[in-house]
Amino acid sequence: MARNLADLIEEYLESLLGGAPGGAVEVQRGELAEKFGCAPSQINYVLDTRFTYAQGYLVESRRGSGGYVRVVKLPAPARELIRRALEHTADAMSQMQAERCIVRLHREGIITAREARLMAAALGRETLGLALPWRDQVRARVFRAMLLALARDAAEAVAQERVEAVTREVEAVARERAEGEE
Amino acid sequence: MARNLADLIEEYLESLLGGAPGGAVEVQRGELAEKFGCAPSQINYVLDTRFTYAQGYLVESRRGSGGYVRVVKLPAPARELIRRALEHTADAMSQMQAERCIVRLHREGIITAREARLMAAALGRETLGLALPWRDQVRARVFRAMLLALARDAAEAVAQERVEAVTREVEAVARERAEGEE
DNA sequence: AAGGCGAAGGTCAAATAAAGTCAGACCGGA
DNA sequence: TCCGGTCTGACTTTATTTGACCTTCGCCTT
Repeated sequence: MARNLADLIEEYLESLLGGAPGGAVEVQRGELAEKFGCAPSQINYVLDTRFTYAQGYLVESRRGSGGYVRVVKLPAPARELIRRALEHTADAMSQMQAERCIVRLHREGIITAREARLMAAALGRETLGLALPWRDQVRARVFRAMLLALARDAAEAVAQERVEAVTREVEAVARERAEGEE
Repeated sequence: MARNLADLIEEYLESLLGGAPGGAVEVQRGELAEKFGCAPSQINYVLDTRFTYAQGYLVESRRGSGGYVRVVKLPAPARELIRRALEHTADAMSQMQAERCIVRLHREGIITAREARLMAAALGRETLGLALPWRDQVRARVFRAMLLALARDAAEAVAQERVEAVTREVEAVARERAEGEE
C-alpha cells in the first residue's frame, strides 16, 4: 500500500488523527523524522502535499524550544468541506491535488467510492488530453463544477431535512390539538 | 504462440492477472523491462497496444519515487457499460448528446441522480470553457472516462484498511530504516 | 531588561527515482 | 521491396528525498 516514505508518513499521521480526540494531533518534527529515519524537511513535504487546507486539514506549528507541529482535521459537515475545497481550488490544479481532495471527500463520507472514481476519472491527465498550461486549467474548472453540483445536492438535502422536520412538527401539533379536542 | 517480445510481455501480464476479472496487478515498469531485457518504453508499447479499455482493461500509473504501473482487468458485467461508452462517445460530442445520454443512463437505473448531476456538471459548455473543436473532443473523452470508471467500479471492492495494520506496517518500516542508518 | 545560546521548525534548490513521449531504426511477411 | 507492427534511446515530466542555510522562540546569564 505504502510505496514510499511520504505515503507512509501520511498514513501514520492519518492513523494518529483517527484515534485522536478533537481530530488534532501534535508531534515534533525532529522526533518524527527520527522515527522514520529521514530528513526533517521530509515531514514538511508530507504536510505540504497531503495535509493542505483544500484537503480539509489545518497545520499549525511553533519554532524554538518546545516547538511542535499540530495537524488538525477540520470537522467536516459536507457543506463546509465542499466550500473549503471550492475556495481553495485555484484556476489551475494538478491531478495529484485534485485526487487528494477527492480522497478526503470520500473518507469523510461526502461522496461514495463510485462518485470518487467518477470524479477522478474525469480529471485524469489522459482523459483531458491537453497540453500543460490548459490541462490544469480545464481540470480546475471541471473539478469546481462537480464540487458545485455536490454543494447544490447537499443544500437540497438540508432543505429536504428541514421540510421533513417542519412536517413532523406540524403533525405533532396537529395531533396534540386533536387530542385536546376530545 | 509468442511471436515476439510484446506478445511475451502481454502473456506474462495476463498470467499475473490470473484470469480473474476485477483483478489488478501492480508492477514497476523498470523492473519489468529488466526482467525481459528490453527498453522500458517497450512496456508502454505493450500497454498501449494490448491493454486498452476497448479490450477491457484500465491502466493507471504514477511517476517518481515509489512509482508503479497498475493494470486492471474489467469484469464481464462492465461489458455493457463499456460497449455503450465506446459506442456513444465518438471522438467529439455535443453537450446535447451527452446530456441525453446521461438522462438515459439515469432512467435505466445505471447511474444515480446525483451521479447524473455530477456528470452533467463536468460536461457543461462553461465548465470546459474551450473553443469549439476542442471542447467537444474533451467532453467526449471526459464522458468516456467517467463511464469507464463506473465500469471499473463494478470490479473493485475497496477494502478499508484498519488503523492498527497501518501502524504496524509503519513501525516495521521505520525500524528497518532506522537500523539501516546505523 | 538585554543579549546571547541552543533548540526547535521553515525554505529552497539540487539530487534522485520513477514513468511518459516520440521520432526513427528494425524486421518479417505479402 | 514496401508496409505495418515492434523496439529502442534520447529527452521530458512528475514525485520524492535530502542537505545547506534561515528564522523564531524559550531560557539563561548578566
